[in-house]
Amino acid sequence: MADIYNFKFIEKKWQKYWYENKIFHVTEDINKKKFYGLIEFPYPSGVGMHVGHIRAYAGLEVVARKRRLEGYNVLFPIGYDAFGLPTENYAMKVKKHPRIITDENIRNFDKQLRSVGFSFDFDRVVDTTDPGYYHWTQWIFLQMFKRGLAYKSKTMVNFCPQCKVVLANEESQNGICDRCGAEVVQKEKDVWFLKIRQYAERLLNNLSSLDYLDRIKTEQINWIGKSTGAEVTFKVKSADKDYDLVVYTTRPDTIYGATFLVVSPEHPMLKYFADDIGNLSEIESYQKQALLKKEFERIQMNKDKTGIKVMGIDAVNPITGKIIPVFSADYVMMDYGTGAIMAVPAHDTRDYEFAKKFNLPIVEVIKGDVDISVEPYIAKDGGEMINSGFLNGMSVKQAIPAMIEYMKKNGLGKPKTDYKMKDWAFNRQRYWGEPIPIINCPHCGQVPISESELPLKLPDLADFEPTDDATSPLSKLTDWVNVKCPRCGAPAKRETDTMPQWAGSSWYFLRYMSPDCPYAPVSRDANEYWRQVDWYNGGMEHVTRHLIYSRFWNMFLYDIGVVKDEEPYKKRTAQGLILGADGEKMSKSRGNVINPDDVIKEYGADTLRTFILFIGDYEKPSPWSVEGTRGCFRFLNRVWGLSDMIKETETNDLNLAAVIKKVSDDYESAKYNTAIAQLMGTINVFYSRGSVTKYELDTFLKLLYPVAPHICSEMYEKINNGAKINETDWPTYKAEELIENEVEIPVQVNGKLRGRITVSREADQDDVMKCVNDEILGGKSIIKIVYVKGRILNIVVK
RNA sequence: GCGGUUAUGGCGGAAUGGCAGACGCGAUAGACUUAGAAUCUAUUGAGGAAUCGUAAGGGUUCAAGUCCCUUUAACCGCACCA
Repeated sequence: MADIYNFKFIEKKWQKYWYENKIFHVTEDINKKKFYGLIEFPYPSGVGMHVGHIRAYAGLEVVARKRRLEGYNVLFPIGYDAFGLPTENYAMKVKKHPRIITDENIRNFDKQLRSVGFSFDFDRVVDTTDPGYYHWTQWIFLQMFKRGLAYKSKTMVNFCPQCKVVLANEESQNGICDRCGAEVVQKEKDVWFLKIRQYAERLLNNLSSLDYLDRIKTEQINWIGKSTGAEVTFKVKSADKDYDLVVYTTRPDTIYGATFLVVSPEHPMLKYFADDIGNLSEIESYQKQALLKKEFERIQMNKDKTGIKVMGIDAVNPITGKIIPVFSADYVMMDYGTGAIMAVPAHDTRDYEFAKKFNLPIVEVIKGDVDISVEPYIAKDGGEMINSGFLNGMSVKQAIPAMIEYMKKNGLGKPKTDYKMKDWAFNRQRYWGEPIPIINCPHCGQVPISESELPLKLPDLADFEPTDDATSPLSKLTDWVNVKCPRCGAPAKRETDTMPQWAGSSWYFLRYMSPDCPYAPVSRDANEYWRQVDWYNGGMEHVTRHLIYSRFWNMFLYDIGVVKDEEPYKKRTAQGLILGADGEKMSKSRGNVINPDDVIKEYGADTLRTFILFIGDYEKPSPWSVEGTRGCFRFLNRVWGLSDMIKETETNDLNLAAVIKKVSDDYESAKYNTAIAQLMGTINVFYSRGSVTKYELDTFLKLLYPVAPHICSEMYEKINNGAKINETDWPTYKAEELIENEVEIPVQVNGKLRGRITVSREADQDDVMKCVNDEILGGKSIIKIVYVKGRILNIVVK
């Protein structure tokens, strides 16, 4: 061999060539077909890039490089989702400004990304913490505010009494504060919300026309959580007052079995009847208890129902006219449905448990195949209505619409659709986020700042520790906070909360189209050209929140005429996790973390890229393997050796067209592992033959180029007098080249393999049977012959 | 609890209902070498064999890892959602 595979030299050389010449920089070109490939931009954390990032990017990297050779104008951008808590916490720890830390981290990520040789367009980088970017994050928020889609409302938040800070759900796992370990309590607070529920139906319906993996669609459907049922009004009475209590139910058919009502501890009806409730102090202390309950406790309470009877008031079942008691219990949530339910213990597990515990009547209204004295009958697809007046004899399917119809006619209730998805809580009491561009005026309420004042820059702050009273650190900047109301001129205060991390990532894919556009989030021309993201890849952990939030923002921007497509992403895939060599999730504490820099140092970026794609099914989790990495390094060394084996010989040991087809198809369907396996099999043919033709090698290098671009660029240049592989075309083949004239087909007897015969592709059953000798049949007589042309012959004998 | 995904050699993993185990790793033997590493060549599911083998049990089919039913285990998501 002429020289060894010097990956260090090669990789440096080609990275320099790509990035200095801006080979992957793209500009809009009406004459070229476009392809927009998007990967989830990273959070630039201090620990740098993880092998998981590389797997997430490597998939579309292959597609992007392939598309360029196919003649597409490819937008394959990268950016940084850089606002967020870890940076802020780290900044407090090391007493540096988050801006400085963010810049350091981005520089580090940029270096790492280039060391892997990714073909991103580094001239379109967006950074969500750049005022030029969050200008438009704030602008979009203002548009939502102006259209009534952003509102402030009181709600319960997780509060750490020790740190005196509001925590996100992720920071208060199991009711314990992430920062200090104290117990978290619930506290009422003013919170900004975005009305994403208003978009629930569209977000749900559009899914059917999108090319997302089924498991992604399923998660989104569950997250949106549509349910259809009815709102039914129950009259609740005390000695001298009435209240129309509206309950939500998906089972109006069971109303004859509603033997009591349950309202959540926070339900406003309890306040309304305060003077009439006999056991008010008990009710109030139960309410307090429920509030203090931490999330995890509520979950544990799952089996053990608590609650309290509300004395002094009664309800009337509107259908049966019977008087039924009212309870307050924390198994009914204030934020779902109406915060009140009609309890049908015979046909609902929770109501059943509650009824058993409080000795309440259980009235069976659907005759099913269970003993109601032992367990509830909850199936919707069987049984027959009983004890239910005009519903008797109907199936559940018939009874639901019949009862809704009856309620509508008699003014007792109406059909109602509900969603589990809640409105999006859109603020944090943190420094390192986009300031919310609103001024709170004592006279005018919330007043948006003028768009001409955008971006509302995050002011410099020396001390960004949270304050004692659970307000944002920004509230300490009185000069900044105290302003005049833009509407009435009275003294007013700026909103000091910032936006959540999800904000910046909800529209970044649009900014890539025109990263410097000064007059809009995205320029019209650029949006007109790039349109939807053709293929978006990322992690399963983001397919609910981030994916739904960004679909919502894009849909809003579509509604107000900013973008041309209602849906942002045509296609969405998700890569599997890379696990440690021990099969467990990589984590510092387990000590099984693989640092990509180390792998690049030892084997090179091409080996890292090849192995990360070869490791297993792209969409499933796979454990890391040091030996596997070496195997890919060996493979690339064998590729390197091919340049000394070029010889023009006539051969029939390889169908190159079939290789081109297999590899091309596999890249398109994200089956990178089998594509690489195919290339390994191909190189094994070259080696056992001892030679490769020039055409075979050129083709082979082009097929491998998207996976291992450095080595392929180098070898292609060497054997083609300096020509650049990135300026060539993707290999093609003619359909007839795939057809083999002779095929080997297996011969089975009674389904068991007994031999093989080689026949012409067009051979019919008689031709094939001529090749079958008695030995194979074992002297038995033939009952049936199944012959699938070109595939298999199965003979049934007796 | 509900929803989803998965289960194939010693390991990672391949298989439009049609030859189970492609490809890689590891292992064994040999070649080269003073020696090792690297590299190359051969073998490598189990079993003496007939045969048996895709989590377990049933079924459909000429033919099942693949389709249907029952069960088990692991992982992910949601979770008292009315």
